Amino acid sequence: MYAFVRRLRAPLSYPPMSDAHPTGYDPQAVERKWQARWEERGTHRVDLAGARRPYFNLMMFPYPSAEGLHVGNLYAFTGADIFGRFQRLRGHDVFEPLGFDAFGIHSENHALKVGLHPAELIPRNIATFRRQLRRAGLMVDWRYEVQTTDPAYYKWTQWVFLQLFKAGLAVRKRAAVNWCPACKTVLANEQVINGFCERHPDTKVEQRTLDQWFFTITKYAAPLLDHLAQLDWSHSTRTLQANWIGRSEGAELVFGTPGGQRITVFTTRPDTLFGATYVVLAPEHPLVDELVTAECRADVNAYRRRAAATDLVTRRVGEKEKTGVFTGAYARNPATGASIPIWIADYVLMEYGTGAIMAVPGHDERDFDFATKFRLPIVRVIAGPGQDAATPLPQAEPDVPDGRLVNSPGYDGRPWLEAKRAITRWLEEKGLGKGVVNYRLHDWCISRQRYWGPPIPIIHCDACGPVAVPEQDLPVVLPKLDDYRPDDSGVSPLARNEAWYRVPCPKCGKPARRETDVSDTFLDSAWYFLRYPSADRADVAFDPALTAKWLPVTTYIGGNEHAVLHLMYARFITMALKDLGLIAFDEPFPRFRAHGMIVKDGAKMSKSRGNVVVPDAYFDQWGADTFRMYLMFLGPYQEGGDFRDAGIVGIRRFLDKVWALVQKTDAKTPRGQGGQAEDGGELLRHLHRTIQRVTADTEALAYNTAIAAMMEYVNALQKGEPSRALLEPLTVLLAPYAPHFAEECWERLGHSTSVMEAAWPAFDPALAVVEQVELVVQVNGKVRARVAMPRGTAEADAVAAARAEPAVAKFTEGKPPRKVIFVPDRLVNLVV
RNA sequence: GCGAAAGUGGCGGAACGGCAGACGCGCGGGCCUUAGGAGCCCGUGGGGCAACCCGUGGGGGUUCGAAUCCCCCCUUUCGCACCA
Repeated sequence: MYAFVRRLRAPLSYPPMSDAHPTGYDPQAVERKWQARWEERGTHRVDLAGARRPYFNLMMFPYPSAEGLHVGNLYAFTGADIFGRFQRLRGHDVFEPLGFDAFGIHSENHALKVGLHPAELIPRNIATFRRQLRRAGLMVDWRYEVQTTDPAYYKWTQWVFLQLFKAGLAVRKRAAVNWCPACKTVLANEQVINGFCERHPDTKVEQRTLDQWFFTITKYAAPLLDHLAQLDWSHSTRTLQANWIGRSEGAELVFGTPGGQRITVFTTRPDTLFGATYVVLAPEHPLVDELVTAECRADVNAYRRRAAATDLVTRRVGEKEKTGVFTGAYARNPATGASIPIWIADYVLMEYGTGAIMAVPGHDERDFDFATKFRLPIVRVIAGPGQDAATPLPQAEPDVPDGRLVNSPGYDGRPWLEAKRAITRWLEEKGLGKGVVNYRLHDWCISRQRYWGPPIPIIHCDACGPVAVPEQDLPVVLPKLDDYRPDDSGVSPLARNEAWYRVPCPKCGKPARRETDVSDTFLDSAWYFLRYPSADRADVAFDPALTAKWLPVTTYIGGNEHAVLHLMYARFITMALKDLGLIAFDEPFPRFRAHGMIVKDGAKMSKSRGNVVVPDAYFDQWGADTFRMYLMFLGPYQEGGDFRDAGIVGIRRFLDKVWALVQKTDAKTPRGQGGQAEDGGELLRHLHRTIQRVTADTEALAYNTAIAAMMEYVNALQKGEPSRALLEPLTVLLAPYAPHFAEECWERLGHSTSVMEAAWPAFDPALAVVEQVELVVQVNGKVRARVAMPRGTAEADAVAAARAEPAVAKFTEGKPPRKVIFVPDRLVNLVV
């Protein structure tokens, strides 16, 4: 019966400790003991004001969901914590704070679903998270915890908004927005996935036009892009941001009309101007009304209505079949002087460039499709080698290698790149164009027509317009509403609470109303790193002296899923605050590393997929230390991987071996005699090699290979005779990875202070090298033998030894080699 | 379509242009045991009795030497996607 029960538990089970080892490493007891000690001794506290070598080790704070922490979160925090502990052991004063990002639609939707008010639900979720995080053994100084939902925090989020508002960086714009009928709120473009809501994969997003608050992040597009080159960031993250900002260089050219209108188009290819056979305006373009002729008006209006009804997203990513209608009007091509038709089509987007294009069907695929469908003329203006002005164009040729202009009087024969500059200059002189740079980045819409967020601190007055809430009146507290459900009126639930929103205007005192929208969650997290060192301060958002001392963040570790939103918004806010003179630096994260993602069976963990793995059972079964190390051993930290629990026992065996070595040594060798290793030879050399490897690998976040190096060393120790001198440095190397375990070993080795007070061991380069090397002997590049030689053997000796090998002689047949390649201490290659 | 990254044993993964498969799991054999489910030892890419031969997605190339560098192709993951 008992045996049967055990077999059922087999995949996760590990036999009772007493059975495994007489010495018995009991992770639960060790972890309980050290967590209590850390608390009591304040081991993880840092003296912010007195620190001599400040190191701000930042990790992305969690968004506490109801399910609690999953192994993906834990993976992120463990990797960052190892790095922080490593830096501390290397002598830095490491500040490793953590907090909770708990406003927003996720939380609110969940609260609605379970029928509990977010103000009650969120604290519970946070409590669960905090408990799990503490159990993981993170070196967090919880005195500086922040919660974005705390009025003491969001008071300053509102303050940040006001600083931007006063600087003219927060503006109100009427804009078409993505509307999710299920969330009943607007979504950022980034929250729309292929036309569907990121939270409701079955709900198509629609278009609505609302007055919204925007941060004009586009004003910072150039520095946001340009600084990237100087930042020490994971390559992938940098690339994602650069693509998102999407700089493109081109020109704005003016196409005049007989009616005197000037249509400005944006193009990256002014060199193809002679091939522009028609002009296309976005359906929303302001000139459409003026241009359209009486005969065409009905068709044009019908088309515009249809375009307006289609949601933004379908219009962008829906079927690519081109549609459009002729306006009846014509414009003059400034190069050819030809009169060309003006169309409207929804493939031209109002929000990019000027909302108007010159169509060059010969050299642009979209224009080609359109021209083909509507039988508009297609002209070749670029020809490559072997082509000429008359070579047919069965399809668009956007990139013609070594192309030169044709059908372009005055420019024929010129290489296209040169012509691009020449034509732009020519039109500039005529006042019909100028070179411009465009960005794909859009302004950041921060309005949310929802409840669970910080109210935007603005009061609308009929006489004064939008007025900032005076700073001394902050925070604008989010009132506790029993009915906080969104409705499809397009306004926030706060707008149903008249007692709350009716206030006098701070400027003129007349009756006015509060802004009832709340701000985007990304605003909460766009400045939280500034708050941490001052988290205990009620008088300022961030203390100038502490900020100067601790910021910018020394190292930021987080997920690439935030590469374009959170990281860009945080950079923008930082630049804005710098320009306002509130901080002295313009980049918050000079060094950023993206960790990989932990997936389950190849899919991202999510509740909807039902593949979320929670750490609790693993903590119970194996202990936090084993689980931490196991996650890190799964593969390269910066690549992530698929979670499976087969193999976790390998880590446990490793810790058991170390435990046994510590017991054995402590019983045998006298305390206080760390000094000379008993084996001054190979084991000591192995130790120094291990220190070298673990140091380099930990620094590089190559945790999997650092663990492998420690395993190799422990395997070697097991075969030899352990001593304090051989074990104490190992314990310190292990401390970032298995902190509770290392503390216990450290204590058992006779220390009364925390292992975190120890110094990271140094290695002697002379000892870290192997003195007896195995030289590979190749004949014609094929390995034929290996010879053991002392390190530093000269070429002549090595070659002689190599040739003496029978396996080598056989292939050289005794003839002298034609050529010898010698790589010191590595290989000899004889070419015969 | 564009951009980025990656394809290595049964599995996760190692490998400054220089011994492919470190380390771990799993598996096989042995020791110890009443027992093995713990521990310890040995073995473990494929083929061959052997000498050896073949092996890092596929095909070319550079090199004395390529998993690694270059070109083409295939596959996977991620991001963007009518951005003029």
